[in-house]
Amino acid sequence: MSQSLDRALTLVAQLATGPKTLDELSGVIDVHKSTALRLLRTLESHRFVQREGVHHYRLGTAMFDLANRALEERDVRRSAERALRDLNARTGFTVHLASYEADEVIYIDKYDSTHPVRMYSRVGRRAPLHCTAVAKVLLADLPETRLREVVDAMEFPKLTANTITDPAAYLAELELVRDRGYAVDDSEHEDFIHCLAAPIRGAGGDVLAAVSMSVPKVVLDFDGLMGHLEDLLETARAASVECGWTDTREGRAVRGQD
Amino acid sequence: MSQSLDRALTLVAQLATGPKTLDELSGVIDVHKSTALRLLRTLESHRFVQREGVHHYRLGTAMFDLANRALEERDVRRSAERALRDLNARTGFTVHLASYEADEVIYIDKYDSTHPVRMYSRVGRRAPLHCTAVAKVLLADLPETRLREVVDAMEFPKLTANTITDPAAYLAELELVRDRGYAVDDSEHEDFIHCLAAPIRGAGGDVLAAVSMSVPKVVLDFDGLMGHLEDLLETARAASVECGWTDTREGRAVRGQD
DNA sequence: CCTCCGATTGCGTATTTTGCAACGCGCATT
DNA sequence: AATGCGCGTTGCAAAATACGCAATCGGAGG
Repeated sequence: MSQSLDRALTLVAQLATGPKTLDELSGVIDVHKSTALRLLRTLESHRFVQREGVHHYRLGTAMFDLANRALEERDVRRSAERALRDLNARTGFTVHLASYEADEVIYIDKYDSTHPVRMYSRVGRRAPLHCTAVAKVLLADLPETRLREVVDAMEFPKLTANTITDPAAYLAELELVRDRGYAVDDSEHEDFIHCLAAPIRGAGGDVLAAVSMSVPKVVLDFDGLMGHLEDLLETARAASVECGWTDTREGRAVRGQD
Repeated sequence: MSQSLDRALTLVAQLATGPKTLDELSGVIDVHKSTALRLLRTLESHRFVQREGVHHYRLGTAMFDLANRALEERDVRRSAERALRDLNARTGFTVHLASYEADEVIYIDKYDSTHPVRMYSRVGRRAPLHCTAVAKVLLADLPETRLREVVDAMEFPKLTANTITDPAAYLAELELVRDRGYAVDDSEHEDFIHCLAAPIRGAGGDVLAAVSMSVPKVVLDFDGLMGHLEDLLETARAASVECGWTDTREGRAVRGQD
């Protein structure tokens, strides 16, 4: 809709992969160097990019500033912090906080494992919908019709032997998640990692975010992982309370309508 | 230089303070609603903003994604991670990693305190130059002429009773920092907090970043803080080694030219 | 000292963006 | 239930703005 802005944002995205020269950048958006230069200058004046040496541009500090400021604004993140940190400290495993927005699941917080073998992830990163425990938890709470649309639009690339590759099977899995109140990723995303996730609920009873715990299989087998289920659920409950959730609701709040 | 881009970036910065309506946003950049709408749509297509409800816009997930991806690119951050995490785990105090770029000192990493009383900070935030320990460490390494320019352009707002408000005194302080190999913020920024900072050096021996440790005065008095100096210096040394620094240099590397 | 390569700038053109005004839509009010 | 109001949205024509070009500048290397 706005050409110059569109081009500028493309440049910024490009810079996220590392510093680039003016020529490289003008090549990416296919414009004259002078045009790219002017865009970069404007970006620079807002501290979105900065020069590195004379020939290179890279992302500026405003990106970090704005992103982290906005991240702090998220109420769930702040409210869940304590519970998540405790879980991480207690178990030593990687703990993630993820949220569903604009048709994608993104990690909004992360407490890294103290173990040498770690899952690769990053705050701001999108989680695959079909093979992560957090996505299952978040999608399970979507209204029936919305869920259909999302699942219809989903891809199911087979990433490991256990990856669910069939929409019907996935919907059945979500059903299970809804009933149980937690989700599992039994090495469906990465061969050597399995995860557990549980919903964090707000005052209205609906799911605001998901907490997950990721453990390398070499550290803990599946039964060992499940041994931490209560701990995870307790963490999710504590975080939910911080978010205004009250246990004593009309029965449909925590464990479905049974 | 580029009007529409300039306006769009202003919008983004505005959104970092929280969700806004179309009217509020068009007011900020003083254009017609339709103009703001078109900019927002472009930003939305790049996932820089997203709609919240029908009447509100807020920062989108691309911001988090790009910012954190770029943050991971920083070698110092990755290299220093282990040492910083250890220090944080060992002491329980807030540990910061800060870097000097484009004439400002920004926090590029943070390990939060486990104590209830905590310093407010945020990754991406700019640290004041005249009253923080990290800034002192980073500025102390600047070449003489560059340093002059920076200090001449600096402001010295008095934030506490101990804040250094005089450029000459500040330069003398930096001299001290250079000699000692560490910097102190003795409640110069906030009344109830004091900090220690030390430089992290790279292969060339020059300062890449600064580690700091921030402690509430109610938890530890000044002598108590200084009791952790060796621990902090050891952390900085470990991080430096990870960054390619080698102890056995020409003598000027770690403790000045004595 | 000269040459070459990339960054930078001034300028005229026309593409792009802008403001306007009309329209549509949902919500609240009576 | 009907009406009005506020806000987001769209089509259009004017013109401001961003664009590409080509000339210039400035620094690094021979």
